[in-house]
Amino acid sequence: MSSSPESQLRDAALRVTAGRLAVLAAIEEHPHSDADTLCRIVRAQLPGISVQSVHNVLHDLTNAELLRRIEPAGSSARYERRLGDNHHHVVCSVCGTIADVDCVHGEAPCLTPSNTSGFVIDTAEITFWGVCADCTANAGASAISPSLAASTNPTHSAVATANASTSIHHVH
Amino acid sequence: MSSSPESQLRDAALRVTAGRLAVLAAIEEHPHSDADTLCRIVRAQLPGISVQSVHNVLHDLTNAELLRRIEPAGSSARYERRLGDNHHHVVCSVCGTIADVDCVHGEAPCLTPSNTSGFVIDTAEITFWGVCADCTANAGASAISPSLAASTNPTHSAVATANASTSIHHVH
DNA sequence: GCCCTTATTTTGAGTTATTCACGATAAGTG
DNA sequence: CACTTATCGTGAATAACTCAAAATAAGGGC
Repeated sequence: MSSSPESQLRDAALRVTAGRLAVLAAIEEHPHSDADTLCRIVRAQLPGISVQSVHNVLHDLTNAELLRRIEPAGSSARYERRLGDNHHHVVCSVCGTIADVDCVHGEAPCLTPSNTSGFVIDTAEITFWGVCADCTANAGASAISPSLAASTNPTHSAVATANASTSIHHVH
Repeated sequence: MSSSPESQLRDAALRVTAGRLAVLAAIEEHPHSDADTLCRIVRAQLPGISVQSVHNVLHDLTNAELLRRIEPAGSSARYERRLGDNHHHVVCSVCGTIADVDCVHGEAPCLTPSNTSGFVIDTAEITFWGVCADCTANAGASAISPSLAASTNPTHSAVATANASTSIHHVH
């Protein structure tokens, strides 16, 4: 099942090109990277590749379901190899680092909303927000997300978001 | 507790201005709107308000926790009045419309990830993806999100994302 | 009510992360 | 090997904001 990148591309009716292989390899090694980072990594092997080509590749591979695109609030799009498993993500609200969360307890009930306003629901996506080990060690920086991208702007009121409680809050 | 917009602003140490009141009112009437839409609504009352002012206001009110900012993949930021309750969102993958989901069953266990990679977890956020009633009625359009913004580009392979299964899939 | 301090707003430019177009190039097919 | 057409590169365009600094206007004090 886990065939070579080449055959995965062929199976998806995509041509096998150096760029695509390099991008796939880069994501394999550095999961959850954004397009810019991937471009820099790929250029180590393929110096001439353009930023747009990387975007094209990411777009095509995402469409072909060889990659999954994740877009946490406050960051640019990140990519990961699509594994068939069920996993979610934890995003560091300080530095934006993303890690996989294998699964959650009580999974099935989680995905049963009580009131769907007439929507036909297809998928459920869970994102955890927290602080990664490195940032916990360094302490004291400013949050990048749940909604407020570190107001460094002196003109606008900056409300401290510091209190990192240990208990998990349900996000409204 | 549900005091007037004026006193909510004052309590947050923010000055009461026409722009802020208008934005609050607009969001009250049109929840889950983006900055651009809100700007257009507000201009019905306050023709001269600038786009940047609307952004300022949204930023300040979000910081003050009078608003909540939500950023579903594939859309620009949306805003809603912050109600103290626990609710999540359903996003229509065709038109981007957002609706509230009051709560999910088995809430507490959902928020207990099995493996946090050293993160200190703070909050959990659940987003459901599906098709809204209107789009279900109209049928056949192309998906705007989980990751693929309707590739209308003829150059790039467009894989059909159509199959709207009725069962809920866990999103990897 | 008027003055003063300073939070907001406006104006205008700058950024970031992408997408669009299209000629040049190179996979894969016969 | 020739040929068709998917892919790449170049360059421009866009969306959605953010940043900066001068102009304006809340709200407190007199």
